Amino acid sequence: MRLSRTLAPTLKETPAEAQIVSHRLMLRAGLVRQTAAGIYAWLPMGFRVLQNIARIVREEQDAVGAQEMLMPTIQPAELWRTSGRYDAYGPEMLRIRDRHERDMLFGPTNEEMITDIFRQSVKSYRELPQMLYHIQWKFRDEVRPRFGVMRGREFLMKDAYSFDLDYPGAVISYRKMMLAYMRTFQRLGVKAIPMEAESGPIGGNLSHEFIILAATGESEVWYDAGFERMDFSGSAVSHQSEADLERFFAEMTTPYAATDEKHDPAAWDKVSDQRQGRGIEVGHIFYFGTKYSAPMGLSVAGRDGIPVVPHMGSYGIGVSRLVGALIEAHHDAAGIVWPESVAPFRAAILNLKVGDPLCDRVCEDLYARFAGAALYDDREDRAGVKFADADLMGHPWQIVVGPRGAAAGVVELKRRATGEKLELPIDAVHARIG
RNA sequence: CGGGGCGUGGCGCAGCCUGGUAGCGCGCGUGUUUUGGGUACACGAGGCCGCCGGUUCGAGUCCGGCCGCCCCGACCA
Repeated sequence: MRLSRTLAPTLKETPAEAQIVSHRLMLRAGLVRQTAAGIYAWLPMGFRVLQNIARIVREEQDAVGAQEMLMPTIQPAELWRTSGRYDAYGPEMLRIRDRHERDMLFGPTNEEMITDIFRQSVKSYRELPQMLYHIQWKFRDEVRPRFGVMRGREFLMKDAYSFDLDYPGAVISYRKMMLAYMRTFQRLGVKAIPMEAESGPIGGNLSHEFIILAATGESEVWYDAGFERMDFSGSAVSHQSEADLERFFAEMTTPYAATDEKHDPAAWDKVSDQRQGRGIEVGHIFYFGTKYSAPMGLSVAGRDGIPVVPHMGSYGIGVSRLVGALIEAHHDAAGIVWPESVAPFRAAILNLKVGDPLCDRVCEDLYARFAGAALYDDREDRAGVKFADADLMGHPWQIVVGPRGAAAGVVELKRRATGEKLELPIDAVHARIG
């Protein structure tokens, strides 16, 4: 992408409405624009990040056997009356009416809908277990939206739903999801810790929230430093092995970890390697049994022909919230420092002298070599402007092409995360970081 | 929803108390200059002063109503 042809309106000054660092940086780096309180338009740079996060979430959901689908944003009120939540949900639910005066709503979540869909077509125990998910926009009419996309009214969320024949089966699904979550957050470049949670308005009794660590986080967290050393990548844990899952689950839930509400000073004293910090909730998983399946009449024929009411769970990840949360976890005074896995571009090519035949040629060659993975700053601006914008936008690498170096056949490579710089031959750049 | 604050060129703000036809910095355009960390100078474009109504010869400024946005708290992926 050529920056001169890209809608990436960077700002030197911070808009007055933005308070927290991620919100300021998202506005300044031109990732989003606010449309109304808690509602944002995603500009090209921000959208690329959002897509990258969604891609990783999707890959890890698929990896544990969840199936992707897509449910609508608008739902009929009728569906919510069958579970009793239409009246219970309160003003957070955006209620709308269509031209036929039918009550509709902009979905804040999809338990009713998925249960209804599942009920229509699944009739036998032979078809269970199943896990389904979608990545879709949700709306919750927060009284007070704030913190930019971290607490918006409209937000992109991955929500998954599991259906099992019984409690032991549901526990296995629950553990698979926990594994998928730990892998997801690890790939997103953040430390995440599962903490036991209240099950809240959705109900149930097996529930964890996933908190990622960030100095500017919203809540205080206490945890065992052992969490920092865990590695979920690779094949150490197989989602197809119940024994693996059980061991994994024990590893996740045994060491101490708690937020303010559940912090227990007595238990905390017994932790040998204590860590205290701040965190942001980015995911939440629940087991809620037959809370929806029973009242909504979902049942399948069991092995003996007798109807069985499936046990369900639901599992959310705040995809759009993660964009803000990742910035909270990864930034410095100059701007965003994207983890490599989600950065809008792997590298920015900075042409310090647009119009100079040699610089132009070197940049064009490099740009072609990166085949879409690099952002080319071809604007006719001063070097300082380009350095500042590249730092602000946070691409992992900056490839600096100036007349002096180009004449000598070298460019400067700067690593955004550390600030370290090195000169290397033009031909070596792509091999080094491509 | 309780408490507080703010709406003035794209962004950040002054002007409002003490009405007289809108200003500063950044950004934008043109030219010169500069040429590896937001260069300097000159010229220029750009504003139903959130909306509606009222007071007045005259309203960005005073009065009333409405709308929008932000902050603290209670609440949440």
